[in-house]
Amino acid sequence: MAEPLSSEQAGQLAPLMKALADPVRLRLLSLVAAHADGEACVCDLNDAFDLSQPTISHHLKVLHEAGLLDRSKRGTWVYYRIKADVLAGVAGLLGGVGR
Amino acid sequence: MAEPLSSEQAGQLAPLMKALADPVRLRLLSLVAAHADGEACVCDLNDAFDLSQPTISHHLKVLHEAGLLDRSKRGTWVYYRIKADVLAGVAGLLGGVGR
DNA sequence: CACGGACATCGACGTATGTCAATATTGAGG
DNA sequence: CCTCAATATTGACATACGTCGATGTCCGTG
Repeated sequence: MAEPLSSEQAGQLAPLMKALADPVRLRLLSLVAAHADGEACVCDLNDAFDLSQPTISHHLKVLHEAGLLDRSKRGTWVYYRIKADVLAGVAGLLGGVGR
Repeated sequence: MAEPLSSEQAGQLAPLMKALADPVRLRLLSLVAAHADGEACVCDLNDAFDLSQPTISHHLKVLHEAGLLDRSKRGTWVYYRIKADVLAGVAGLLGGVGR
């Protein structure tokens, strides 16, 4: 019912959707979001999957480069934090398409 | 903050996100949704892109098989209708992850 | 400063994806 | 029936993706 997405809008939204279009990444994102302060250590995330450490690292990189996760290194550990506003923006745009 | 997605939830959500993770399909979906009755003829959609007819047909099939578009043939023409509830469900789940 | 642990990067592999030209299918009309 | 227009399917191609093992980098600690 709203205006159709412009070519540019679609071109900007698509990479975000692509980052979210993988079951492992969806779970990673929700695991980070579910952590008390919206922040999780990679060491915790690795154990939640039956996948190699490089694979998890790769997926985290994809989510980070898409702008969905913030990355901060503290000492030996790396923490990822969810960017809730970005995710909310995607959800909003998506919901807006259908209505 | 909510519970993290289960492996099954992620496995069900991911194919929907995958279907939405393409700029052409995002525009197709929004074009269909923007049509007066939430329904659009393929003939209209073809002209909106600089892509071959088979390519558009392919993308519509992906959206249809993902459960995001309904398909109905009337005479020579085929009409696709948006399943707004499904799209809203996806947007809702996504928004729920971040909060 | 050497070692060990946490995480990232690289290189390789099989598989999936987007695109097109060519062809098939379906239905309307003469 | 035969033909034409609208859409789908097929086959082929290049590229992108998910995964792993091996290796690199950074940092705290003895």
